[in-house]
Amino acid sequence: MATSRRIHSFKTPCELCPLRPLPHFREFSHEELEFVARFKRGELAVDAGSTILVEGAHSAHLFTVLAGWGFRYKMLEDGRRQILNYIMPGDLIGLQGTIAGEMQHSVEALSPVSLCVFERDRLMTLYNKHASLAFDITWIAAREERILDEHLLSIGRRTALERAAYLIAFLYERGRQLDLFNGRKFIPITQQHIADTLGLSIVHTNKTLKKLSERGLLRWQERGCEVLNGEELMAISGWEGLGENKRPFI
Amino acid sequence: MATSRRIHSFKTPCELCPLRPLPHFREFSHEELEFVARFKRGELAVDAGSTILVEGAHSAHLFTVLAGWGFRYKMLEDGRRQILNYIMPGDLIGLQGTIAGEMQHSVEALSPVSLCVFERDRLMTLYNKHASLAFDITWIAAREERILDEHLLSIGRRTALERAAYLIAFLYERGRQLDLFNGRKFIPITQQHIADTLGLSIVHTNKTLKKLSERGLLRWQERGCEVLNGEELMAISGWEGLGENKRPFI
DNA sequence: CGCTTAGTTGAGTTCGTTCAACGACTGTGG
DNA sequence: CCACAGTCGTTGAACGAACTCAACTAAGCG
Repeated sequence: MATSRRIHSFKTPCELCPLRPLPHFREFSHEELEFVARFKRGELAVDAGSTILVEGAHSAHLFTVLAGWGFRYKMLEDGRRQILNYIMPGDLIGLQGTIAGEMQHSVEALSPVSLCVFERDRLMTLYNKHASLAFDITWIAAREERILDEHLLSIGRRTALERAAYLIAFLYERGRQLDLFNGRKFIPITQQHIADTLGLSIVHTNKTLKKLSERGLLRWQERGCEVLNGEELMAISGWEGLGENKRPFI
Repeated sequence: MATSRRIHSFKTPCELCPLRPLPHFREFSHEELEFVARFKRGELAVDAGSTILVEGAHSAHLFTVLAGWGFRYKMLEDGRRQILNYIMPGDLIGLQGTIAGEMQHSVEALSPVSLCVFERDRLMTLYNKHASLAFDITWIAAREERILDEHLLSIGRRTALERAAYLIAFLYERGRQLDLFNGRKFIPITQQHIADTLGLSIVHTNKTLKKLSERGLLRWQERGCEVLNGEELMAISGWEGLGENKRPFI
């Protein structure tokens, strides 16, 4: 596993942040933007497959995903892995380290990922000086909680077919909100990732996905999943969607 | 289902809050305490089995559990239920309604529950005036996230026996932290609740729990579970515990 | 060209489900 | 006070979903 990371002192100026113009995100005041620009310490670029954060580590940093796909996961001692959620542009990672001291999960890149780096020590300053941004961080944490609730419902109570349909529909909706698809609706994950998210074996996952692809809802190619019919996947899963309007990020 | 709720204008003064003296909670400054006292609008007392919040509702309130046990859950249209987590004294409920407009899950009481009632509208004041309390709310949300991560790992990757052992150990540890057991280590849940938490059928849950009780680790009686050996349950599940030191609450 | 990774498929086994029935206990109304 | 219904826990039997094992194909890369 070639873990390569390049830390740039170079910073994309927050004023030119490629995420802010997206209709999915809320607008920020000049003041807020200025504060965040000073809060940001640099950028981190990471290859596909490399580990961004590792369980048990004490990281002095918080990150916001600027570009790319990744996932959070936990492992049991014997190697069983559970993927908890996926990270995409705008997502904040490392917040849990703030409350628990050490990370309780690992984070890995699915594609090349670039991250904005913040110093955890300065988080209290944000709370002191910018209540609106403090509220945003709570908002982001509560949103993650909401997504985990839905995943829990999925793994606990949906059938294998429903679960698979839900997961693909979920990733598709998130990618769509972020305008990540340029024509081809492509999600850069393997069936092993799907299996480790759904709590199924790789073999059974494969057979389940086959049923979905036979119905013409998706297609596997080039180490990833192409979504052909997101609406039908949602219908199969019985999932209502994220139902979000505008969303903050740091 | 007799849903009875009594709203008291009567308030336990925050200065006399029965939770604050517990070693499990962090200490608060006089200023913080004063603000929370004004933030609190009243108390709500609810019977065992009654619904505190219902999915889809728009509630103008936030609650902190003052006493009692309960649980959060989501349901699928055909009635399948997934319990997401349990609520106990010190837990904040209803925060998700702040970000999503409507509740995304329901909350039900397992025992008589009493709650401190806050007005959601005044939450922003808290963020503006008391950064430390604002940070606490984020802390609480991040803690919930951490617990959900562990539940997800459990349902997704642990065996039925490990799952059951984990859940009982988890509830036991939380109860112990809060000093809820006076001699008898009793958790007021039915096997149906266990089943709906673990994503198992009631029948298989019963057979799995039997194995644990045959090993002398727990005992069922009077509509609940008596924990006989929490350490061994933790060992079976491979769970490391919550590993918390001091914790805030509102 | 061999090595690795990802996806596919079949066969047999295990785990967990559904169906069904029953006992213990609680609360309620006649 | 008893009859009755309702909830909760328990158990056996049969079935089905998901797992493991194993072998194979296709593609990518040094």
